[in-house]
Amino acid sequence: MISLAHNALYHWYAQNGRHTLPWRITTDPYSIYVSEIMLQQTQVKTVLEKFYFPFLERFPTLNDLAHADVDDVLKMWEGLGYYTRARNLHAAARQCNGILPTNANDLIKLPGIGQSTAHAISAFAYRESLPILDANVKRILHRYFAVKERNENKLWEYAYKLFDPSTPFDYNQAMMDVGATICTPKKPLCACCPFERWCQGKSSPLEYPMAKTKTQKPIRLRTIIVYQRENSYALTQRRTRFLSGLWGFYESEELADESLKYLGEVTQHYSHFTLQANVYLNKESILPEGFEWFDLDEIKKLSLSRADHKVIAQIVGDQKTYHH
DNA sequence: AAAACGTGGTC
DNA sequence: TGACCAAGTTT
Repeated sequence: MISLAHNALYHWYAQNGRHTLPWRITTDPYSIYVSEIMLQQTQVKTVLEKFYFPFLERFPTLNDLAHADVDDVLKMWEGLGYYTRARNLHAAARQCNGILPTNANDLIKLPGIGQSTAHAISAFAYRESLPILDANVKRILHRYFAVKERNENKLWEYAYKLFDPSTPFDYNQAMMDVGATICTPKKPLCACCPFERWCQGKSSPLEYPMAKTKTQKPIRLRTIIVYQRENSYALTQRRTRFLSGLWGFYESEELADESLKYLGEVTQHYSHFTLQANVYLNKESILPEGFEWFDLDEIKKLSLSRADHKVIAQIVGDQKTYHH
């Protein structure tokens, strides 16, 4: 009986829930919105310790965000990844005219808000009676209903089947807590799970969901050239889909001129490929097309990818070597 | 509709 | 240490 499972869930949640998460305590819809975007494909720890509070301090309201420069938004997002989220958040703030929609049906029209995020914001900020379907809930549903197949649409059906429409806030929060702390991917703690009596997958939880077919990530070999003039370096703002809006050094598929000084290798693992780049220093050349000069202090004000920060580290390291 | 999209945590 | 994974959405 599902209502018994709900009772077990709420009892567990009262004792073991993560009740101090700031976006769970606040009643400000905008803060909840920001948290939901930051938390997409991102662990709670990262958002909590590095990004949530600084972002809200810099952009306290939806209106502040709407009137901000998108480059400043990207700077606050630097290091968080999936930068389209930041640009969509900013674009959405402008579309809203300072007023966040108060239901999922309208929230989902905003860029960067899909069904699960729309339901999450609406359930948490406005108590709208809708289930969410994040990675935590998905894993619980796969196991609870013994479903091996990864099928988004079917999973939504199960999400509604297990949902408790009477208390959407607590239900959704509790589900995420169970998924994050009990029904974990590798070593689920079934003995402590509130759903243990009803879970159809408890005898072999690791079979649910079916393991992904692992295709190995391709390696992209690249050459990065740091153009230097006195204390300044050449950077360009990327307009490609990848890392769009972020600043970076000159990068190409060509081998570097052998006369250039070799600084070292930079490796960066991305979601769908691994970047392996050889980094060179060029002090003789003019500024490449589309690039601008920045000294190290000015670079600090720009938003750079992790890989380009590794290049900076090599430049600084090279300078220290040179001066000794 | 499969692939693109970042980074760090974890074991 | 490398592979998997994380409060998913967009194209």
